[in-house]
Amino acid sequence: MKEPKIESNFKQVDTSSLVDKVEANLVELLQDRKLKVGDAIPKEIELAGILGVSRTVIREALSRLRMMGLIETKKKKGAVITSPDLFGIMGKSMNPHILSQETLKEIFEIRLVLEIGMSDLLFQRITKKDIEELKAIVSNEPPITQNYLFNIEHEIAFHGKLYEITGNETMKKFQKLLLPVFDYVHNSGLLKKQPILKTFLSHKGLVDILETGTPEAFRNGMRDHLENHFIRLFD
Amino acid sequence: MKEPKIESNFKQVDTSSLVDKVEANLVELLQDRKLKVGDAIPKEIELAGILGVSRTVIREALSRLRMMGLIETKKKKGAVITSPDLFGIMGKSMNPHILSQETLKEIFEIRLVLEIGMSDLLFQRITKKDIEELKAIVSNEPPITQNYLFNIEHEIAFHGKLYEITGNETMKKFQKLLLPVFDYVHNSGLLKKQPILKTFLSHKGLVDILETGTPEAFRNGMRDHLENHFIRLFD
DNA sequence: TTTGATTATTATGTATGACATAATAAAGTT
DNA sequence: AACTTTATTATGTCATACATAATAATCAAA
Repeated sequence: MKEPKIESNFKQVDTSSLVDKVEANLVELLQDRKLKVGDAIPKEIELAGILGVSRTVIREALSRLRMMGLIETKKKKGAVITSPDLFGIMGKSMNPHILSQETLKEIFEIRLVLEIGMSDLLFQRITKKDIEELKAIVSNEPPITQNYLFNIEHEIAFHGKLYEITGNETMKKFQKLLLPVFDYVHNSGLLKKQPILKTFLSHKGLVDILETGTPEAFRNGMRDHLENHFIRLFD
Repeated sequence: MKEPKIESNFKQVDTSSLVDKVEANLVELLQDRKLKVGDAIPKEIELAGILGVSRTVIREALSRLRMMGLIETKKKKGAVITSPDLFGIMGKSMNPHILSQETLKEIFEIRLVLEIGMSDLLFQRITKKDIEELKAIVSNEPPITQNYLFNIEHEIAFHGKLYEITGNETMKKFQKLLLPVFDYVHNSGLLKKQPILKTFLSHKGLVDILETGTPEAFRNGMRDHLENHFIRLFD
């Protein structure tokens, strides 16, 4: 290269604090050494000695791990490794007011993707009891109205039940996390104005498919059901 | 109720530390008061005064917020609210060795759900250039073999490109996060033993659909393509 | 000898004070 | 007006002390 970029002569300056470094260090420790859940890690003072920093720094780093659910600490016993709740932490940063508009829109998209794609899980795991519950939910279905808000609780009940049927707890937690975002995106003028509602497949129609149809049919049905959302996204 | 549960007379004992409480307090502050990105929060000493705890506790709580990406701090300036990277944190706890087997399996399922459900996003946003790139990728497609490992890099290239085409950065980050889990789940004996591979729709077939087909056809195609994974899951 | 109570001991949790460091503002000099 | 020097401020780090809870060790009593 004749004309090397000046930037290439610079290394990115490391602006991270000691706590950041220690945290990274500890996370790495957990990941590399194949430590099992329940294994203990060194005491704070030992760590301070090993890493050559004060106990204050160690404590701040451990505090972060604790919050992430990577460790639990008890007095006198010290810290042991735990199996983290993947989405527990995320809930704290899932704040519609703070997330960027782009991210909010993308989260909204993910919901649609999940609900269309979950079809096979549904058919694999749905029980007669589930069907009955779904029927009960749709029996109270309010009339289709221009105003989404009238339906919102009903929407949550129905779609939430679907996530439940998948039997996938992780996905369900994810959905619960996203709920406030859906609300927010709907109500804020983030998406194009709500177009005139065309007829779409009702919840009842979806239940029928679940009862007598195929995964393939359900995917298409759900896609149709969500048509209005897609229109607003793509415009 | 004639026989009230004894438990109902007890309130859950609060075992949370001061740091936990302060953290919750601050998170709530950010969510309730509709503070915008860039807004400043009180100085550490002020917070210590307001909340009646030591600066040590305040600092540990702030350290957590900082790690979550909720705030950024600079010397002399203090802390300002920032827009967090939802999955940045999750990466640290995404450790296959530590996550429970059940969670790992569920994450694996979510991948399948996403890739089937993303069809409409793909068709909406795919470009000619994308098609060319996909074709280039599949042109190097190794022969179908019993051993998944031979194909793994190719798998990642192809499916990763699909996530990219969706244009959904959040989903893409999510996928990147999940990659090590896919690997792990595949290789650990977590799923039923790999069954005899039946013929399934190839990557090339999927590209054909993307070029000339419909979202509906792609969903079914992808479902077929992933058949082996589904078999291993459901069995 | 086992049981129960008492007393260390240990490691985390919290508080306080000190100083380093970086960013900014203020004051002073040419 | 432009530059330099000097405060000032708030975070980052360290050291120390003590509170608190959990465990271990010791001892007393039946």
